[in-house]
Amino acid sequence: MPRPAASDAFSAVSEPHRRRILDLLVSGERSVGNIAGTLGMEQPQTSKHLRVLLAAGLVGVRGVGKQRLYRLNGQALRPIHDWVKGYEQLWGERFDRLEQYLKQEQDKGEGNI
Amino acid sequence: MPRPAASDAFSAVSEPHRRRILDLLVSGERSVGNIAGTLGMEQPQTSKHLRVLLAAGLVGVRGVGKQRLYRLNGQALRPIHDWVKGYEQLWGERFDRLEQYLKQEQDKGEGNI
DNA sequence: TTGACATATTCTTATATCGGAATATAATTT
DNA sequence: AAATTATATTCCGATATAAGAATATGTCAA
Repeated sequence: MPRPAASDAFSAVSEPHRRRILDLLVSGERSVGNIAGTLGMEQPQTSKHLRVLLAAGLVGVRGVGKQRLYRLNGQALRPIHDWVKGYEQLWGERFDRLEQYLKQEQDKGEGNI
Repeated sequence: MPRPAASDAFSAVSEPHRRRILDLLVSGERSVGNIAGTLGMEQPQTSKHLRVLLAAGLVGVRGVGKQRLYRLNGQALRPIHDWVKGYEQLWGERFDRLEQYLKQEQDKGEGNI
């Protein structure tokens, strides 16, 4: 059986539409209709994706008249950022001498495969 | 209907067990049995998760005797890294003056919500 | 060849997911 | 109080996912 319903950032962001929504919200608050229109999505699906993003804490909402304005909460992406940052050095990004040396030393002692 | 089976990095990495497997492989090549033992997982599930990681290009394999040694392929994490890096500034990381200024200017002109 | 280990696959079961269609709710306007 | 607009929810069908159990495959050793 699969794990319980995913309300974590990693799962929320695994869906391409939801990444596009977040990308859009970088420029500022937007209404559901605006998001749907801009991304060429249906309104109900947009609401549903927004609900997932909300549950994961990746967005916030604010009601203004009959509109609901969603805003990005970038903080919630930190777990992903921090996790993947640990792999950065594997393709040469921000690879200073000390780190490189430690990595090499570590690689030498690989008996317990 | 859901999208076709996920063989991309984002989806592959949305499963916690698979992230732990990748984390483990940072230290070097490991056999299936070693991975399963270290992480307290069953062998079949481990093989299955490894197959997903392989399909996403996140790991490589090499047969040595009756063992199969899996190794990390960090390159495949770049799409995730690059995507999430764009949000870094939202929590103050690497936030230089020019970027800050441009962001603020952009925020001012938000009429089309 | 038989046996032993190591790993992969298949089958089942329970659940989650996503899109589409229809409908419900909420806030505003007339 | 309607009618209108914006958004959310529900129901459906097709499919994906993950764990567990059982079994298959592959590789080496005796």
